Amino acid sequence: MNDPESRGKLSPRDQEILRDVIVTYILSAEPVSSRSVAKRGRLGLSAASIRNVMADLEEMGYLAQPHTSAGRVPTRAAYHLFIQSLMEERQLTPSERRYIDETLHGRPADADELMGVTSHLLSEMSNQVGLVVAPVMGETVLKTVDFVPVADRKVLCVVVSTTGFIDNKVIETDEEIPREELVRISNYLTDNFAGQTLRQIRDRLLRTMAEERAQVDRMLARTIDLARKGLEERPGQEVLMDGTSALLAQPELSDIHRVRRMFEAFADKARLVQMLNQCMSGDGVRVLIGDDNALTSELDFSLVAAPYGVGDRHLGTLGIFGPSRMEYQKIIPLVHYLGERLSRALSESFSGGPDRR
Amino acid sequence: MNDPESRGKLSPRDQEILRDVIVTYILSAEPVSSRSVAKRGRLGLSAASIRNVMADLEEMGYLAQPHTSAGRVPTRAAYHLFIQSLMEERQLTPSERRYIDETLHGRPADADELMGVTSHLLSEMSNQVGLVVAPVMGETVLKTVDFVPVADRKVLCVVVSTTGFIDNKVIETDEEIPREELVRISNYLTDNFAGQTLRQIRDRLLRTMAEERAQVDRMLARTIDLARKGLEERPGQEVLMDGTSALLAQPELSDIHRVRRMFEAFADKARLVQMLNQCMSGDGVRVLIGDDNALTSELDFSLVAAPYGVGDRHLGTLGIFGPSRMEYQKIIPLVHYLGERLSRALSESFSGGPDRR
DNA sequence: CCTTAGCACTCTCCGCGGGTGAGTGCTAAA
DNA sequence: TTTAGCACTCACCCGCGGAGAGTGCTAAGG
Repeated sequence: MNDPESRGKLSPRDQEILRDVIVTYILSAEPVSSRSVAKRGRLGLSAASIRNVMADLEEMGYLAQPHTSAGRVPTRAAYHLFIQSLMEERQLTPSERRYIDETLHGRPADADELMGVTSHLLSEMSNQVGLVVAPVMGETVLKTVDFVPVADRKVLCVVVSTTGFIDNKVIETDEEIPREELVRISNYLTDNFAGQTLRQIRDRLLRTMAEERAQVDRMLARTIDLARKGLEERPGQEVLMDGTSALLAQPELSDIHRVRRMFEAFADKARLVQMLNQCMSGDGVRVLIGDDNALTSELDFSLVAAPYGVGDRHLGTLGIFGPSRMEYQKIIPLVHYLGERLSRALSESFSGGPDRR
Repeated sequence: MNDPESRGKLSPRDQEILRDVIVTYILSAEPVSSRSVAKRGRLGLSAASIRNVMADLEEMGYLAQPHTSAGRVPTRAAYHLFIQSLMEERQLTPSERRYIDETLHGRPADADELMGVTSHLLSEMSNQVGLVVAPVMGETVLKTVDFVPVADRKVLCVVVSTTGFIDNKVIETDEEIPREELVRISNYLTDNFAGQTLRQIRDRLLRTMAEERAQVDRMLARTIDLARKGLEERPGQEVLMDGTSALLAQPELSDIHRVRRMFEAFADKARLVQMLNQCMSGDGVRVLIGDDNALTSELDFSLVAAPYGVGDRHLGTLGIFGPSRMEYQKIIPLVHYLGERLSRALSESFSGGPDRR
């Protein structure tokens, strides 16, 4: 709708006014009038002058009017510009930082809990929906495998990754396998395959099985069977969500239909994850503002997301979901810091580890 | 507000009309007029006669008018009566039954999954919110304990109950414990404590520790320490929920405020569980209709719940949450059947079990 | 005595119209 | 280039009145 060509340069004054409009709108959620900008009086200009500038900004595609004789509202382009250059990136305050550090430091017991706490922090400190996408298990690097008998022919397979994620899965075996043999099998797998991703391991096992089908002994057959069942087909990425009820306080969700669509979208985890992972190639924080993506565009909602991982290994994504008029100045540093913090926590607490003998 | 004393006997005709009003209201969600009852013509009466009866029913506290010159709406008392005697309990159709059986039979891999599938079934087949409260781990009977090393001083404690529930918890130890010793400890615990509830075990261990503090050897000390950390303070009951977005389709949730209160209530899991467990002493299906309980009363919502368990051991509760005008004829048998079915699945698949040597 | 037709009455809902106020765009003067 | 002034537009609010649905009551009919 807005032709980027048509956007001329913005004079410093234009920028100042645009910024003021955006900031005001972010706080009020209501169309901003020229008069209110004038009254705030940053520039000592009259409403009429500001009206002129605002008309120009509208022409350039940065502002829009819901209807004639209403104030103006920022467009996507305006938000993008705001984030790029207009906004002064507020750092997290020391106390916010401390709060995060303490919360995350107190209990790094287990990577899953860590991620739960992170999504809660995201939501709590932004009053929006916090999201954390857990790593795909198939891509994680194996540290140990253990098998615990659960019932006659049921075995719990516990996979621990080098990054501290623990995944359990109950598998059914063809016959009952004695406890000692389970121990031998898990020792064998851990010794031979630690350091590889689950996917690699599974592939290698499948190949082995195909090649030596005839001459494998009983124990190796069992091993392959167990490993295949235990390591294959990990469920897709899981997403942790927190703060959906805070979202309902936003004025943009004052009618039911939007709320419904929103919750339906949330229920479709697969698409949510896809959106979160979209363009997560780089390092820093990305912002999707009412993108072509169904979820964000129809509702005028945005997503601020950052990747996390250990070393240069990208494990997952975390972010905040809320109305396009969210407080980017606060939210971007928050997402940024939590992304780093989570990465650090993961690499610190779960480096080193038990060697098996 | 309604004095039960004032309710006289209902003639068969009164009952017939009351039933018709309730059934109609359940389907339409709108006040029922005398004319519409007459037109349906079950009794061949005119609207005027029916008006008389309806006036009586209102006097007796079974019907209410939102305002003069509106149709009538059933009261709580009416729903209670409806469920007790007016309603003809529709059995589940063979195909519904088959659908449940097949869904539940295909994958009883693990008790947690079983419960997830159950809550989904509840929601899917009723178009309401389905709920399942998982058993409190502290009350379950121990079958085996295993310890799996995860990092230097972190151990994953895997508790398997006789009913097939598996609970994991990462615990931090004071010092690194060699793998063989972990095996010895888990063998010791399983051999000595299988068949008792986690709470009993914890108490006994604490007593032991207090008594013999001085003269315990290193290994016993470690055992007690690990067991105490692994078995204590299991988190409260967990509740699985499914179908919240279906709920938003209900006409009673057409304004935001109710939706908000509802989601806030849902977020407060503890109270939700409390409500579900309330008066779950008996065996059958219970129905709470807009009870004094905050959640249901303010919103005109009801809860249909039933316990499940193994043998005579009551493990948890499952149910459906929806508008008071829900289709009890269908929903009560559904909850009933799923309660039984879940109980059966739990006792069947996880009876017997591995003995440890 | 029960049932029903008829009628007046009540109350919600909806559309209409006018008044109000916020906000704009334009023009002309400083 | 800025600003004051003014006409114009449009959403919002409010009150009004008619339409329609539904009731309660009464009186006639089986």
